[in-house]
Amino acid sequence: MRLYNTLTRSEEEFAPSQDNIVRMYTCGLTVYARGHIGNFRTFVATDVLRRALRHQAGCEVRQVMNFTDVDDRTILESQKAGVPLREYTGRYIDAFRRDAAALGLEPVEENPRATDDENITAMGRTIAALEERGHTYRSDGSIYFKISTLPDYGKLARLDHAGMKSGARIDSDRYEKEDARDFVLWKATKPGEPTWDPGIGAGRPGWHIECSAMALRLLGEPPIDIHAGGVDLIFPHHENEIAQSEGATGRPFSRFWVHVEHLMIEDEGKAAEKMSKSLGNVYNLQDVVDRGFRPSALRYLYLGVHYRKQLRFSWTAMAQAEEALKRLTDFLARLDTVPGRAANPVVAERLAEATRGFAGHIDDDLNTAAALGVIFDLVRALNSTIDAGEMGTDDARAVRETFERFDKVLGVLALRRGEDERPPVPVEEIEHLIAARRAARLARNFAEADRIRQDLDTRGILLEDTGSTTRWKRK
RNA sequence: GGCGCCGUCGCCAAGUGGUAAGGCAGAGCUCUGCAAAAGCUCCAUCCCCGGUUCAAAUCCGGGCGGCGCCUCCA
Repeated sequence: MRLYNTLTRSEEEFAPSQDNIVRMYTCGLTVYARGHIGNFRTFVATDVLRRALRHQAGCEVRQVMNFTDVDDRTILESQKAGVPLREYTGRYIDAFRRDAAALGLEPVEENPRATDDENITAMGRTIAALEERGHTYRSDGSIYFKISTLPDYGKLARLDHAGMKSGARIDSDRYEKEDARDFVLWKATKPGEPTWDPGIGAGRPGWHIECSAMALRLLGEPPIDIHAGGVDLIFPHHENEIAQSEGATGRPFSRFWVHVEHLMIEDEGKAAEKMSKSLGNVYNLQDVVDRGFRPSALRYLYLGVHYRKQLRFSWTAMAQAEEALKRLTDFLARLDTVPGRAANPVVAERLAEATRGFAGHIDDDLNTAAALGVIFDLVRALNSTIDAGEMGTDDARAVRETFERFDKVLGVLALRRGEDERPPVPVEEIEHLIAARRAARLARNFAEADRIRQDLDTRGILLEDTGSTTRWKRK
């Protein structure tokens, strides 16, 4: 599988460094608010990476995705709410888990919280190692990383500091630092704030240290195989993670760096801009559902754009994704109507061809958009085969199996199926009404038949008459 | 100001040297009690101007336009 590596700014062939186990770290959510659909774009993209590695490349994956549950915002918001920090952030962790499940994310092996005791301890160890190796200094009770001690600092972000915009804010910390680019590892305790002391003095973690410490604690000897996150993390977060991890261990931190582009939002004629909590232009999954869309459609929308390109989110795009996904599920439902007859070798050929095409595009830096194109080509060809009466039940089974394999990577069809199993009207009631309507139609009482159809329609259930039977589906 | 990305049909979007995937919408047709739904068919020469090449949406140069990072952020 070829993967774009931010470190080298090029696509490289990826394979795990040892035992066919991919050791992957993904930067997760800072839990002071519910994750928005921009956050989840990144999480879905890394989920596709995980699925491609497991189900297509045949690797085992050991993935860590953290929760940042201590920083300025979490502390501030928890204080405003009058709730202890750990409890406050716990609420948003629960919300994340629900949203993640609704979007079909595979559970990852580890979901550490920064404030777990063993992680605070690990941070203390990492900082102690940095102190021992002379990469730090203390000032006003805080501990800083001294970047002048690390010659290749900046290799990931490749920023030219000489050309930085004059007047640009280089530092948002109020603490004393020797060099503007130095960053804090451990912040001195302030009155009223939570505090820990893992043997390096009382304080709380700086932003970057948790990821270095948790990755090194949970994923074994560096370098790990893949480190992933949104593009906005390249600098300073990931650059500083590299500095900390490589400074503490003397070894490379991660072989591959994978970054997902932003989701952009367009508001009423205004130019698109990135969705972020600080800009206040956020939608979360609940907003999408409240607009009448299903999480599976959002996942499909994510899949329709390559992960390294900006995705301009709009409600129109959402509606188009919904329709496109419907074409896929309609096709799958149609397979059930295929009659028994001898298997058609042409179908098997088609499936093999599509399987090769699909795998090729996924292997090509996770080109899910192109992979979907292959699937739609296949759908059209197979629909024609069904129209011509040249597909049998054995073929249909093979088709379903092929789609199952595609969906192991995409994770959208099974998600849709799960939603369909929980329709807005109870299944027994739908089936009862379909029977009643069938009786009305046989009696040529079309007014009653149409009334039942209309009633279900307004409640979100669509009836489709095919021959002598009637099928229902969610709108 | 520095670094970088992007500009493909009405909308969304693949393709990055060999003559434009796919989806949505639209049009026509099939099916149907009428519908709905579904299916099939049709539907672009790639922001502009130069250049390189037998050949460019794809490479180079110059414009115009959009976005990101440089500061908390997925």
